[in-house]
Amino acid sequence: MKIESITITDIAKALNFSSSTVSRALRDSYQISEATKRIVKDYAKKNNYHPNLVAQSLKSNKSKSIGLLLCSVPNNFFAEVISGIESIAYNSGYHIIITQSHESQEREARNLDHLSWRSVDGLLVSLSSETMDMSKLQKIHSGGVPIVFFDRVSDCIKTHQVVADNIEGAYRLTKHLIESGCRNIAHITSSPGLSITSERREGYVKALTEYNIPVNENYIKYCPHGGMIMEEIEVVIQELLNMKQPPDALFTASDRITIGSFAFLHKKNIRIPEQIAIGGFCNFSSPELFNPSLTTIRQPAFEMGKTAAELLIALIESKRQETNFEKKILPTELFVRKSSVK
Amino acid sequence: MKIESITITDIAKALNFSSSTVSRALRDSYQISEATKRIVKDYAKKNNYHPNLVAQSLKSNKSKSIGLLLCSVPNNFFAEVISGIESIAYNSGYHIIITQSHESQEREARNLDHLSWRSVDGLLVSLSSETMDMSKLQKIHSGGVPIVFFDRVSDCIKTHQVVADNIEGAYRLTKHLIESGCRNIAHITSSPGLSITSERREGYVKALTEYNIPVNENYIKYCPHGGMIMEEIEVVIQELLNMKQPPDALFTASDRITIGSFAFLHKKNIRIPEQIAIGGFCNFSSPELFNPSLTTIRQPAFEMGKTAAELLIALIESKRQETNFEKKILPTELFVRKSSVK
DNA sequence: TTGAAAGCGATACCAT
DNA sequence: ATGGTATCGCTTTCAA
Repeated sequence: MKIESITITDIAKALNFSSSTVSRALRDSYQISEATKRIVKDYAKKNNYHPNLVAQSLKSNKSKSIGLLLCSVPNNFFAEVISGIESIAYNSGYHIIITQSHESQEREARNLDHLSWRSVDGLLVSLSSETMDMSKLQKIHSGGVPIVFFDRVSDCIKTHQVVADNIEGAYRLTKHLIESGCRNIAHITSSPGLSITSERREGYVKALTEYNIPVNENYIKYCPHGGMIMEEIEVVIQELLNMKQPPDALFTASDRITIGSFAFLHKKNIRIPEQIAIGGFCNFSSPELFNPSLTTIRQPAFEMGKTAAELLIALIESKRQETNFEKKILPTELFVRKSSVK
Repeated sequence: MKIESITITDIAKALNFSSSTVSRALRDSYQISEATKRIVKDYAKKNNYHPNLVAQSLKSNKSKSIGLLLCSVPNNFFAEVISGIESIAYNSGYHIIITQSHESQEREARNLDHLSWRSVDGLLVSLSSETMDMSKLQKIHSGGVPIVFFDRVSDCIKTHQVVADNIEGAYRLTKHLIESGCRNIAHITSSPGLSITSERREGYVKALTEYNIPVNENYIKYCPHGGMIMEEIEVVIQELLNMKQPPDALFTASDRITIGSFAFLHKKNIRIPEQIAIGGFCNFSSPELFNPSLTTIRQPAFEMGKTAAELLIALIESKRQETNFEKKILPTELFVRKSSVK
């Protein structure tokens, strides 16, 4: 830290070696005799030496840090992802620098700047719902910084992607709603531009189609801010309720939207599931405690964080340019509870 | 980042100045002519120069980073705290390095090591429930690293503390339970050593005493792991249920314990609040959606993070040694809902 | 097997 | 007002 920090030079002086020798001894260089190594290492350990990571970074142009770009920390899904990332990063000697976009493209861009000035070794990215312009990210990537996408991914950059099986999850939930007797299933989802939005929508459409239920575009509602703003959720639900044929079920596409919709139905004293059934993507820890217990599709968030971090660190540390990128698709889990069973 | 990064030396060469001049011009030194400043700054901006923070860190022995020591990220309370910290840090040019102790003292100690090797400028600390030994933290502190405690604090180190008004919150909730007709109020709480534990307990005792209800030590149950392990919650509740006079109410002392207890009562088909009322500290986002809606004391977690970060950054950047430390006590909010009203 | 010296990028002291 | 040079701590090439 500050006071009690011994440097290589200190050791060198104390033992009458050169700093190069000390450096090499500590890194177990083959050119150093065992005897010297022992002396140096013993002294280092006794005096609680630890390399100054900042100096190492400057020299090596590696910071052993990973930048993290996501929407919001106080969000069950992302908090779990972070925990997964941290578990891997910790073991590999990396630390993570977290930035939140709050679903704002502009903030995301500024965060990217900050991260690049910090000279992070790589980036884990989940895009904001506003993001249209990938040029900054592309520039950084082509500048040699490895990137791994998770959750909200983009094909504009050729790299690894880690996502949940959104299509399958959405498909299974929608199918469940249909089999539960619902026919007018609305879908409330995030910004249209996001990968998760189109994938979840695809699963929804697939299930409807399979059961010969026509897809009604008016039943698909987008929340441009991904549900960060409660009002946008309330507005679209109100629109649905005002329709001539209001939906008999809601399939909600994210943590915030699911909880927000559920809360709004509560507030409006709409009986769940009798009047409207509901189920959606949600990583809330205890949906079974809700009133009624809430049907959810759970994403393997911790796992997603772990996988993304592993892939990124591998990219960072690989000697040769990786060209064979993979899209990891992690399975989701459907938990059917009372909120969706008519 | 890597490729497109211009250095001061590059600018100096391009403009035929010395690097000292360029450095001074960029930092607006009074010794540099306006003309030169303009030339240098224009060139810097045009070529997208940004100082290499690693080099600055090495030189200045300041990393513009803050270490964060807490139990667990995927926990509503801490996630909100992190968000608060981030909001302040971001604006002040600091980044935060997050480490999780998972309530383990040993892991906490290793995290401290890692953070100190990273030469963080300061530390925001919420102790793990196991932590007895403060010597490492003390050493770091006396080594000159500013520390601010939040939530789970300790008086072993003289510094700022930011906490919720635990006594008052616990007092009001307990009082509410009493007024709601409960007489045998059990208290399920974290590890006995934690500051939050003794404070919340104090509020609980205060309310009981005020109503001439004897304090029954058997009604106070500790979870050494702070409820990280579901089993420890189940065990103590089962003990309570097995008593000759089982409690008619539970006052639970943390996010995890509150949710865990509620879930266990559910599982055991115990009617809430008729058989047992329940209420507790909890920063869950939607306790009103629970079945029944859950009475909670909410801590101003975001605010706590902000305040702690502000205090820490002030400490870091203050020239003179601070001696006048304060304990910020932030108000809590009691939300009475159905789970506690007999 | 070991040492001297250069260099990573920015800064500050000492000259001029 | 500007330039030369040493320094932060560590690594690495080149010499010996």
